[in-house]
Amino acid sequence: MAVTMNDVARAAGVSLKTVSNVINNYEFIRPATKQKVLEAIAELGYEANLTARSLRSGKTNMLGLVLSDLSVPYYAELASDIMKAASNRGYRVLVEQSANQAEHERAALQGQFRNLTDGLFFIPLALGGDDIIAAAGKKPLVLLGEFVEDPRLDMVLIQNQDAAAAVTAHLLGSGRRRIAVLGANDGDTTGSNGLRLIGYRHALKANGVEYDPALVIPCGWRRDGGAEAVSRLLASGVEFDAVFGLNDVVALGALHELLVRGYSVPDDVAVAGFDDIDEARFASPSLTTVSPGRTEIAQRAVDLLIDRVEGKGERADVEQPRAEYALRIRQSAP
Amino acid sequence: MAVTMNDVARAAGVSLKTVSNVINNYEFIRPATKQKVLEAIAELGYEANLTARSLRSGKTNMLGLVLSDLSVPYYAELASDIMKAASNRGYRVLVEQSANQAEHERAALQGQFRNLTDGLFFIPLALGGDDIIAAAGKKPLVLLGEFVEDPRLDMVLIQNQDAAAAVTAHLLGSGRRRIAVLGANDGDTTGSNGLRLIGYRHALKANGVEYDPALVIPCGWRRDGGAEAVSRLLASGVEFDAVFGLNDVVALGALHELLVRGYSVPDDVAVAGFDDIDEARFASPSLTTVSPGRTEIAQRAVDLLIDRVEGKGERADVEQPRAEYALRIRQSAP
DNA sequence: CTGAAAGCGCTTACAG
DNA sequence: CTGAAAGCGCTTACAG
Repeated sequence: MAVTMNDVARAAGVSLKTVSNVINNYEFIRPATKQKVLEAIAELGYEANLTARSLRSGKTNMLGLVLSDLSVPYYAELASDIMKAASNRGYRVLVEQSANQAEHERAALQGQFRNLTDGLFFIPLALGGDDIIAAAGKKPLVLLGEFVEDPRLDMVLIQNQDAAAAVTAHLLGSGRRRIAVLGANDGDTTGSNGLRLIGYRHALKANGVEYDPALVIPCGWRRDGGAEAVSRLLASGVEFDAVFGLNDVVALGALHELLVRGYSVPDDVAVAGFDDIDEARFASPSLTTVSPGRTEIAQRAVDLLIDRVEGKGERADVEQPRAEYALRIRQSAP
Repeated sequence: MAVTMNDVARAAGVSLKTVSNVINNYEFIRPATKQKVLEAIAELGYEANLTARSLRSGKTNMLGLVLSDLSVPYYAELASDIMKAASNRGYRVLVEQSANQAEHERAALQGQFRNLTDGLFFIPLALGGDDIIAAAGKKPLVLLGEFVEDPRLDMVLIQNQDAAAAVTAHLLGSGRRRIAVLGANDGDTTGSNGLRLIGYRHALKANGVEYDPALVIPCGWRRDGGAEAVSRLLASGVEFDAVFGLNDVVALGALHELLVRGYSVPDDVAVAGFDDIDEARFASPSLTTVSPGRTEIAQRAVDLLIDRVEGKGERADVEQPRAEYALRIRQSAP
């Protein structure tokens, strides 16, 4: 049916191996031979069968990306960046949505998804370091952003703690004293969640402001979570003059709810987020937030994972680089 | 290295074919035999090698999805829905970003991306019907949303024209008479672009309002495009009392710019969009828009494409179903 | 520098 | 209902 390497070999009057050599840029080929083969390829419109190549070579040239859900803006933007960076190095990216379920995450670390890919980017939300190591096979794995404290795993880190402290310090610097934190859930102390909360507390302490648990409101990291958290906060009667959403969509949901209820932002309440998604710049008022260095994270993760897959690059046994963060001061908290 | 079917066959004391039969749910297997094989599979932790299966069967169980960029919220949400629907039917989705480039779109329709997938979802932005038919191979192809007028191609349609007319009629019904359209570009009359503009004109005509080309502002379908379009509109001195962004991000960019400049929405200017992305509900003010039926589009497209791939289902030669749209009236244009 | 052969792990006719 | 054999289209030692 399709044109195969055999057809090319016949047309060029050489052996299969020679065609393979040309395709794989083997160095020592007589120029005339190479020329003949390339002409036959062009004439026949030959394209390598990637499946056959994969079966034989054991490499698929695909990388897996396990994340919660593509409809979350931060993940969509990160996925887009990763796909572009991977494409520049000749790899495709196969995305798997985990819906934050431990079983889905575990399935993606092993099983068929793993077999289809040469290496994995993983944004763990349900699984911890031990779980990950237990579930993951021998193929390269790079964790992204969501911090899992484990010295055995490659990961590209967001400076969750310092960046959250910077946002909090900025709010304090503008005179706010009662800063509610939205999206700080359960007892987590290692996930983004917990680390950002720690950053918040450090900044309070450094500025001599007392920590008040009544200002810490758990909620899902979605728009409606942020909106609902504000409602609960208002219903509680606790006073506050600023809101720090632990990610942008929470902050944007909170912002929406505050405006709906007639509060002025930033006059009555300042609002800040975390992630610097595209939308943050165009919210009304635009959202003060912190950029975790998404594009840098994507680029570093891609380079690290592909170097691992190819066994190239001068790499330490385990690498855990941190991306640079940057405060983005906008209207919602000037 | 990994456990193969041969290992399973040996452990179960049967032939390779019998193992294959069990795995592929061949009907006529003696229960005892099946039992033995299943036990061997469980004991050895056997997992099929999908690459080998693909090479032999010619099927990859992957579907391609070609879209402009995952960082665009509507596409990210659509991709998420498609991946979920496909997963329910046992297929994975490989996403390819075209960056709106004709050459990228063409490459995705043929070449290696095509070889890796059994069928393709394609949101064409640069290529027309003839181009698509010329470039696409014989594998099934389903176009999504962005209308390409061509009776030869399967597609799941957004009711661009009627939905745009409904939004416009809603604005007219609330007393607006000078409705600016943002994002209406070049002479396009078949893309979403052109069709939405036609819907707008129809609604004006049906309501006896004259069409004024000075109210039609071209811009990129991004947030900054919408913001900039509003700036140009204001600079032109043309009067307007409403803005219809041809998609939500354009409308949200416009909304932002209007508020920045001190206009009150909806009092001074009403704003409406198209897409009903998640963000529309939580914008401030929340955005009036039209839902094109994203989840329905995803489900229908997945069912159609997989039926084509599997040669099953009672299907017409060409199908072009239209998804139901629904007006979402919110604060920005009550 | 190039060739002939083996084999990656499956599925698929073909028998029986 | 099950088996033995061929073969999908490549790459990879192994020769020469």
